[in-house]
Amino acid sequence: MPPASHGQLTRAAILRAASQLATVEGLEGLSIGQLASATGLSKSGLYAHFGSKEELQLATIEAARLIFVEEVIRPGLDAPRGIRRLLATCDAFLSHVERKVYPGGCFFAAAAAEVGTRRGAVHDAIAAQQRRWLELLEQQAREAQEMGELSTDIDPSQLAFELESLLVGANTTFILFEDGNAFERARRAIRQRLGLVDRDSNHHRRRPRRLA
Amino acid sequence: MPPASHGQLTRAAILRAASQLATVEGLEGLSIGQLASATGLSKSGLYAHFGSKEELQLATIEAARLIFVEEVIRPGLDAPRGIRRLLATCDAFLSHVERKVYPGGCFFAAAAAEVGTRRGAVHDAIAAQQRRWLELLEQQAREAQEMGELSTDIDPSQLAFELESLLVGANTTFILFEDGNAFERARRAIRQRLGLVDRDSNHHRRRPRRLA
DNA sequence: CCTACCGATCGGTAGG
DNA sequence: CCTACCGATCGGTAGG
Repeated sequence: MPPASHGQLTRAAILRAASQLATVEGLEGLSIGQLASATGLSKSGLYAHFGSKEELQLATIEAARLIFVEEVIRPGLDAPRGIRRLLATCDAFLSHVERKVYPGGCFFAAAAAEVGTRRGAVHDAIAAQQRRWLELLEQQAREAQEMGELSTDIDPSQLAFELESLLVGANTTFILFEDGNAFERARRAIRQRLGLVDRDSNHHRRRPRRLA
Repeated sequence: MPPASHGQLTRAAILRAASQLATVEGLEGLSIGQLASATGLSKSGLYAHFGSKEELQLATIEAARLIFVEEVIRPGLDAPRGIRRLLATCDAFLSHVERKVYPGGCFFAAAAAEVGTRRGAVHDAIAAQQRRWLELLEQQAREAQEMGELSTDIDPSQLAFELESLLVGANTTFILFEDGNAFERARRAIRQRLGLVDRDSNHHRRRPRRLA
């Protein structure tokens, strides 16, 4: 890579601030004036980087996607393929919410709730990212099945929906109530759903599954 | 009850429109001017009913709470106490989203995602409602346990978190993708979690639970 | 990247 | 409930 120019660094700093502001104010509530004073630039300085608010929103979503890859996807890929990777991905998601990478929790959870009813490029970008994320969980579940670490009775697509619901449920609970117990709740539910612990307690299970 | 005055009817009509608009624009994005043209009143006409935007937001939340009781809580109470009531409550939630009582799905799911990071009366009203809803699910789970219809290995508070996560997950998926399959996914996950179906398929279960 | 500006809309008020 | 208005902020542009 060539060294980043001053303009590129400024742009990166703007988008970092924008993605953080967006989890608090929303992608629509994020205003150019607010972002200008948060970055120390003038409004028209921002327009030198982004021609319109929608372009800024789309660039912010792309920046948030890269952060999501670094914070959630990559830690998952550091774990060995199979059930460990699926678990590591879920744990990395919870961890990045818990560590307050964004003040408003998961960027995409906030965005999905906000733009669901709208139409246009911003909605489509959020929906596409959400779809890719569900497909990643689904794919990791399939790999775990192929390795014999996850029951083939489980429908990977159904499982991805359930895992994502629990992850976002923990995110919302944590942000709304400042209740860190939500993460433990989600982790427990996920491990149970993957067949990694006994059902609700240490009793009554026929064949406890263990990692190799 | 005395007959509703004209002012009361107007107020009710305003709040109905406001709660619908809020699921699309957000509680903050809901503007007085927008609401004025949606109801055919002038802006100052609205200020005759609500002294400030925050008062309007709080009144809108209260109106949405009453609708939630009618649409979700009451259908649940029509079912007999126990596991049927818990299931009926969950199904009523999914049904009211599916029937698009609000254009943006569940009012409180949208509001919780929006106001989580804010401080003040609006945040507190949404958090209080969310807490009551979780306690209702928890209480219905406890009743099901007392009647021997739900395993006492299950922690009612943990279960309430999981059910709420699945319900909101279906809501968000439906709104974002216009994917009606989300409801079937949530229903399947909920029935499995309650021990009402075999684990992931029709095989391998020791003691299938059935309704009396 | 800046200053200076545009029309539109925001929440809210005066006065009736 | 209305008209008429307030200052502030919105997204965006002209011109440099």
